Amino acid sequence: MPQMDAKQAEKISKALSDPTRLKILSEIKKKNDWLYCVDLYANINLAQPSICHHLKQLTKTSIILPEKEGRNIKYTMNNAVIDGYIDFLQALKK
Amino acid sequence: MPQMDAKQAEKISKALSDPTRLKILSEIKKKNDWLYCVDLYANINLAQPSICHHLKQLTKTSIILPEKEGRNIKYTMNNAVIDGYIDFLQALKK
DNA sequence: ATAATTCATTGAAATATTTAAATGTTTTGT
DNA sequence: ACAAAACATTTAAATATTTCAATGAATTAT
Repeated sequence: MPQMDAKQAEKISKALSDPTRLKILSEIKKKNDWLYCVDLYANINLAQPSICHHLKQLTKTSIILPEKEGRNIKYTMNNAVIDGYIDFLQALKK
Repeated sequence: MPQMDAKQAEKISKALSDPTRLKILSEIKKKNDWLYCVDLYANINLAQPSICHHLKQLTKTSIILPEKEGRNIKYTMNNAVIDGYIDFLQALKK
């Protein structure tokens, strides 16, 4: 993974700065593999378009990766992006 | 450092999700020790109240720590908070 | 082919954030 | 004491984000 620049770190920070989006990530972690969209509609108390909006924030920064499976979509965590972000944060420290 | 919860991670993410605030952090890193408020007014092209606002976002999450020195204020990075945030991120990965 | 299911998009309202002018507070210099 | 310097606060405008109802698009089941 190439060195993440400040602009990208800013976007990832923004993607992580919402309770629903952190909840989505923890649900993905809980599943340990793939999380289906439908699971979120069942577990998060928001309308479907809202959850869809949050998933878009996470996918457009590649924090999570979508995969189509028939008429469902499943998501997995993109560890590489998290690691790149962590590297950026480490570099901020003195 | 106690385990950081999602609410705190959300606040830190939000504090990090702005170009000016990341710039402030990189200036503190550059100084390697203490950064004075005046240095920021000189290096960031925003009005003083705007920079003050961003410093507040960073101090209220304890990402940086302020110290009064006469009529100046100097800031240093709080590595413990960054580390706690990194731990939270590591725990998200599969 | 038709209906049902799953997810995406559009548009609009409510809320939050960013910015700066004006002003206030605290400390220093004379 | 008075003026200047450094940072904070208030207020308001501009912009961005969050939410959802309505609707659209793609896939599956009958």
